[in-house]
Amino acid sequence: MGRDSRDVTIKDVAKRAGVAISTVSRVLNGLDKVSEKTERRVKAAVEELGYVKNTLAVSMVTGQTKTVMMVVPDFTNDFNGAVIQGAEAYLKQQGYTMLVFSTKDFREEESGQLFRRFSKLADGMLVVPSNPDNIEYEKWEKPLVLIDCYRPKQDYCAIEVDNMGGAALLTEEMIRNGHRRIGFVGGIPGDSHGGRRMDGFRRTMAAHGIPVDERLVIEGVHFEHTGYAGIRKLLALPEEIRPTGVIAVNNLTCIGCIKALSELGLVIGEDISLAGFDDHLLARYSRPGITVIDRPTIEMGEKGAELLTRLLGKETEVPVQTVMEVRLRRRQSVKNLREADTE
Amino acid sequence: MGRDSRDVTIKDVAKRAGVAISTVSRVLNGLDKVSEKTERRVKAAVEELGYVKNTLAVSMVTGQTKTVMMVVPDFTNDFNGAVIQGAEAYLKQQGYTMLVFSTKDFREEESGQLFRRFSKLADGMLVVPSNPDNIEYEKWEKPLVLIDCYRPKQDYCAIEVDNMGGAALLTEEMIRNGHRRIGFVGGIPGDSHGGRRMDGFRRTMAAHGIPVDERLVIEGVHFEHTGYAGIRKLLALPEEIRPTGVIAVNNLTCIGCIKALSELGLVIGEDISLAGFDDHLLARYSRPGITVIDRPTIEMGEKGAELLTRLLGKETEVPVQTVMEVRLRRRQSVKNLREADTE
DNA sequence: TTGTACGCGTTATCAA
DNA sequence: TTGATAACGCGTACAA
Repeated sequence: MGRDSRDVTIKDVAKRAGVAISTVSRVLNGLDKVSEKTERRVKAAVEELGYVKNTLAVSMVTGQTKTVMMVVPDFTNDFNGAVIQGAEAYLKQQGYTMLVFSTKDFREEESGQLFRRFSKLADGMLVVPSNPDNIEYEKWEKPLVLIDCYRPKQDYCAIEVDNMGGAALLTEEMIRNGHRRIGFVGGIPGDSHGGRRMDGFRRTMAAHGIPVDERLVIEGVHFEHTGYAGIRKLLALPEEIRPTGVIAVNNLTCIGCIKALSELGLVIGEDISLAGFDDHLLARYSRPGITVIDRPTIEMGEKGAELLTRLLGKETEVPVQTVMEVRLRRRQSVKNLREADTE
Repeated sequence: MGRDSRDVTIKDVAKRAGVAISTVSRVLNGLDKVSEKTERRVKAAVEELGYVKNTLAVSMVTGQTKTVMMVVPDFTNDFNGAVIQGAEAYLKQQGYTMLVFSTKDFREEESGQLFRRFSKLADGMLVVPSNPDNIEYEKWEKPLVLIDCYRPKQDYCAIEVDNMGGAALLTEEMIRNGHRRIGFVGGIPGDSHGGRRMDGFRRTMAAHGIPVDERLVIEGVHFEHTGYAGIRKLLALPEEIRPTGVIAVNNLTCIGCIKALSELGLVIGEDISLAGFDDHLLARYSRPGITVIDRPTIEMGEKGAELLTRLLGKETEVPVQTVMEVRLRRRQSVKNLREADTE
């Protein structure tokens, strides 16, 4: 029960070194003054016995764990993977251990329960909320930073991405290349990400005086199927209505579009133009490359980790809202219709 | 220090309910017999105060955590992501919490230190070793299951994949389609995965009486660059030597090959044939689709989790070695040269 | 400079 | 059926 015979405790070290446990503790934590002689003796004993601090016991008395919990909605998404990587690198450098947990298929109550459990296991938390959000981070009463999230309440520290601006860049790119009948696949009005991207699209169209044909806007969840079915629906429209270019609301819907076009034997950037969000494998390496909005994934993780460590360091001047800029990766999936006209 | 004023302990509950803490503990754990009356009183107090068990303290005395630690080399790899997902689903169902940790850029000593730290935080461990391996799981003295790993020592429980068989399937596929000058890109002889895949390739060639031209075997680490540079090297060979088909040792090298071919304007499955390992996004959705060996990722995670829980349940009859079969996903990246001949 | 003793929140043992 | 109390391993105020 509890104690394994192999486990070496501070007591064993003390006995071996012939000192009191408090002395061992002092040496281990580098506090107070300890004579060099005893310090050597203690260190030797630690080495010989292979002593390792019991983190549990330390946290028990100090209330600190030097551990950060990161919560993501899903591990099979390279966006999350990159954010995790960025956060981990930063935290490791700051002496923290980062543990990752996924809330895939979680019910809200479960997450609340879990967060209260975790509150003893970690000093702070980094959360990439799912969409729609199924986790109750209000149950967490320690420092918390939300990543890729619009600040839900005044007192939460959140890092967001300029989704509206990204959609605007994509729409501009289409318009600049002569497109006017532009489709938009995926997204739910009012939704934090998809909704804002839709808004960016609509506003940019309006700014250029181009009316949005509602038949070309296919709402839906951010999954592959939405893109797959959506673009097929658009292609089935009469030619004079059919869009010349389509914007996919996120990586999965974009992949769905590519899949559908591939099956139909249509050439992207030729028969139809396509643009989307997130610089995934297919966007980068399929032919033609897909013009996309690239979010600064690694940097978002790093930034979140930085803000969290500042919070953990009891810093007060931490920005509650941080907006990260996106970048347009221009490739060959958007055909230049102006050139084509002059041919 | 340590205690947060908001934290409610078992003592507070006991006081509120007017009973001893041992009684509260009994109610909470459903042990021994407790009168219904006191049980109600205790439960009411728990509810009113919003009491939550301190996991740390429990682990402190029981030595159990009901938590499993999973260690992966990298979060930005969909293979790992899928394995994690499989393991997590299984463990969650079994009442365990799974926390994931990555050893990216770790030095061996660091990992040893960390594992000893973790030994107090988790009951068991699931490890997907990196390649080459930079972690010292020998420092872990509790139940451990290795995933996608050839059993390093007799007493480790390991789940492996039939890499040699996979390479054989790919080679057969090439030969069946009339290829004889087949290139192999990536892999280091003797390496656990790449080495075995190379072996599978060589043996299959031998079994068909086709000599392997060593100029067509490009050794190298399992990264994108190896594939990129490797296939360019092969294409630079005189036409009579140049391979008609190439097998890439893993997903990254395959992606490197695709990138290089794309840049050179060569059409896969037409100008040159390509096949690889792992059913990634590009293999599935680029045109043409790439013929690959698909490893049962989710199932590997589940199987690993299953074995671990059996180990944790003190079961003795747990298979130390489990081989999972792979599957050939036949697509259009391997050209049929026989048909071409008759044209 | 070093040692003693208490407390962190819980479980488990024993006595009542 | 319940209560008191000794662990679990460590940090730290206080005494020596």
